[in-house]
Order: sequence, then C-alpha cells, then structure tokens
Amino acid sequence: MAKNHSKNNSKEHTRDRIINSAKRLFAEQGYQKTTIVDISRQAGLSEAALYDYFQGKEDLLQMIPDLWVSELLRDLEEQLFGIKGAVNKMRKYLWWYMRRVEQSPLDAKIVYLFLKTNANFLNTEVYSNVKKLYSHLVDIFEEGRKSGEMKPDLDPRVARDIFVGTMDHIISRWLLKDMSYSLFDNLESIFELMVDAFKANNSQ
Amino acid sequence: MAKNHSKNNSKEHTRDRIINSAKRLFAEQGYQKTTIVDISRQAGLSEAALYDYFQGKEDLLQMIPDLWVSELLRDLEEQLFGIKGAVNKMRKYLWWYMRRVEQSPLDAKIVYLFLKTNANFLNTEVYSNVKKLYSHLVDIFEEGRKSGEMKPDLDPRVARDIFVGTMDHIISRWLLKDMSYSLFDNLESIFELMVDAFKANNSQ
DNA sequence: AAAAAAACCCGAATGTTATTAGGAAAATAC
DNA sequence: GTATTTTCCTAATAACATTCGGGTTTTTTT
Repeated sequence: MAKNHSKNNSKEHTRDRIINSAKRLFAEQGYQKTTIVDISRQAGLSEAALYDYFQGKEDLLQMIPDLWVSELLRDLEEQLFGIKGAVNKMRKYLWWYMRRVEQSPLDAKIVYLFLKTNANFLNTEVYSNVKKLYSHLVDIFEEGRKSGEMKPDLDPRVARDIFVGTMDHIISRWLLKDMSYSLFDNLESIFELMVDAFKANNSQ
Repeated sequence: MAKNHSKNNSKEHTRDRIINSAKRLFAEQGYQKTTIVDISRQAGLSEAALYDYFQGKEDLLQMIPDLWVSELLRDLEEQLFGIKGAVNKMRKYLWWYMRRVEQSPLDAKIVYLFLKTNANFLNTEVYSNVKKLYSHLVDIFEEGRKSGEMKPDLDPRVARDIFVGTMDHIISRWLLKDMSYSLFDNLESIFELMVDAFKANNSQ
C-alpha cells in the first residue's frame, strides 16, 4: 500500500505536465479551440496516453479549477486568522483574493470564462468550494452586523452579493482585456464605497 | 429595389425558425452539446440548408445576443425618457433590466453563460452594444454627482462597476439555478444599499 | 404561360476531432 | 529471470461541422 514512490512521483510529474499544458492552452485559445492533440503534444505524449491520466477533455477542464479553488479555500482561513473587525476582514478578503487572481491568471481565466458553460456546474466540487469561499463573507457581514460595525438591519447575503458581484465583474473585465492593467487600480475607492453601503449610519 | 415582399417574409420566417430552435437548444443543453443536426431537425430542415442562412454554428450563436442586446439598447432610451433625478433613473434602470431578463430568459442565458467563452468577444457587435448599455449608467452617476444627489467625489465608473457587477451576479445565479425563484427577491434592499454607497453624505 | 432566374432545399462527401482498442516497451516485483 | 504492473503508442472508430453539386419549387420576366 505504501510502496511505489519514484513511480508515483513520475506519474504525478506526467499528470502535472498534462494539467499545465492544458491550463496554458485553454487559457490562451479557449476550451473549444484547444484539441487533445494540442495538449498531448505540449505535454510530450500521444493522445491515447493522455486518457490513462484523465477521463477526457471535460474532466481535464474540471481538474484545473478543482485544484485551484480548493487551494484557495485552504489559504483563506489562514489569511483571515487573527484579523479583528468585520471591515478589516472584508478588506483583507478583497486584497487577498485579488492578489491570488493576479498570481494565477490562467486558473482564474478558466474559472471565470470557461467553467459556467459546462452544464452541471452546480454539482461540481468547484461549485461547492466556491460556495464555501462565499460563506466566509456571509460570516464576516453577520459579525459586522452583530458588533454594530455595520448596519443593524444588514442582510449578510445581500451584502455578499454586492461584494462578490463587484469583485467578479472587475476580475472578468481584467481577464477579458488580457490583464493589460493592474487589478488594484481603483480598488481602494471601490472598497470605500462598499463600506459606505454596509457600515452603520451614525448620523441618521 | 422595393419589390420582393412575400419572398423576404418567408425567408425571414425560416431564419427566425432556425434562430429560435437554436436559442431553445443552446439554452437547454449548452452550446457544445447542441449539434447542427439538432437545430436543423427542430427547425424542419436539413443540415445543409441551414448553411444557406448562417455561416456556421458560431455565427448562429452570435446572432442571438446580437438581436437581443440591440433591442435592449433601443428600448432603454425610451424607458429612461422623462425620469428626473439620478437615483430615480438608477432605480428605473435596475427594475427595467431585471424585467427584460425575466422576460427573455433564453437570451439572457446565452448572453451570460455562453458568450464570454467565444474568444474574440471584445470585437463583437454585442460587446459594443453592452458597452453602450453601461455608458448610460456612467452618465446617470455623473449626473448624480453634478447635481449633488450623489457624492461629490463619486467616480462614475467605479459606481458603474458596483452596479453592473451586482446586477450580473444576481442574474447569473438566477440563470444557473434555472430561474426557480423570483429575480426581484431582495432587489429593494440591494438597491437601497447601493444608493447608500453612492449618495451624498449629509452628515459627515 | 413559357422561359429564365432566383430562392430554397437536400443526400452524399470531406475533414477534423474526441475517444477507444489492443498491444508493445519499460519499469517493478518476486 | 520470469511475472506483473505501469506507461505509452499506432491504428481504428464514431460523432460532428462544414462543403459539394445538384435538385425542386417559387418568383420574375417577357
């Protein structure tokens, strides 16, 4: 059971080579325009060999976001640890996520542009992990409401919709425009406006 | 020049039949899983005949949003006509757009789920029309800033990002969840929060 | 209303691509 | 050093988009 070591390593190596080739090609040319031949050539294999590692093209596509998003989820808890206050957590969340997208534009491109098209996205590992990523936000807004930092009647799910929607929109455009500018342009003022929307109104 | 009448009509009829078949099938099964045979069968034609009306599958996909979005654009100006005040216009915009999506869920599904995947989306008629739809929002926020209804330092493009992002996010989820609830749930509170983000702060 | 032109339509190729079959070669186990 | 498993490849197979070449019907012309 705990035996094959170098074998596993080399296998992992080939698997990774395939995934990375696919990632680059999908992100560059899109899912449809990328052929299995393209991917296997790039990975230094025959087409047939690829099918020993993956069930098919769709499986391969799914694999990329699977890995990325579950890594994100692991990292998030780490990042929020020790931060005090809902607004501070919200800020950290935004900057953290933007940086992660900036660091993995290929993964992001596949998630944002090619994933939703695949029919049963809702029954996916990715979707369930994305929901978990979002649920942290709901917790943050709920905390803010309870602590008095944010509006007493703030609906945390509505706040999440605004936050996530804005974030996703900015990211989608950035990806479509081929990452030709910084994701962090205007981020500060976007953040401030969202805080204004959510925070307790001391005056009225 | 001004002759063929019944001819044009019947041709338009077949064209429309193809477009509507494609629309239904794309929205139901997705772009990839829908075959040309599916579409032409549904429209009562052979595959080959379909190519007399459209250049190919991608062209057919493009056609659907083309028609819908340019119709939207025409309607929008009508709808905003005579409304006074930036907040009122913003409200009208939101409710109008949501209703249009609710009324044409198939078009919306194709626009939101299958369009961005096609590589050169940026050079599309649709994209240019979507930009025009958005630019009306920028105008509205600019007006609000100038009139003092909204923050004096409000960046209209940032406000647009929040507005559009939130709207698109809500619509995307609704479409993914197969329109199983009302698009207008929570819309009022979403609107109020966004107004809070943009409006002039009389107190501070 | 016959001839010509145009519009509309189809069966049968063609070429591309994902996927599978069946087995060779290399590594590993015993 | 033989048996077994892993890794890989060449050669089918099958689904599909698209094109060819030519029909049939409808419209226009005269």
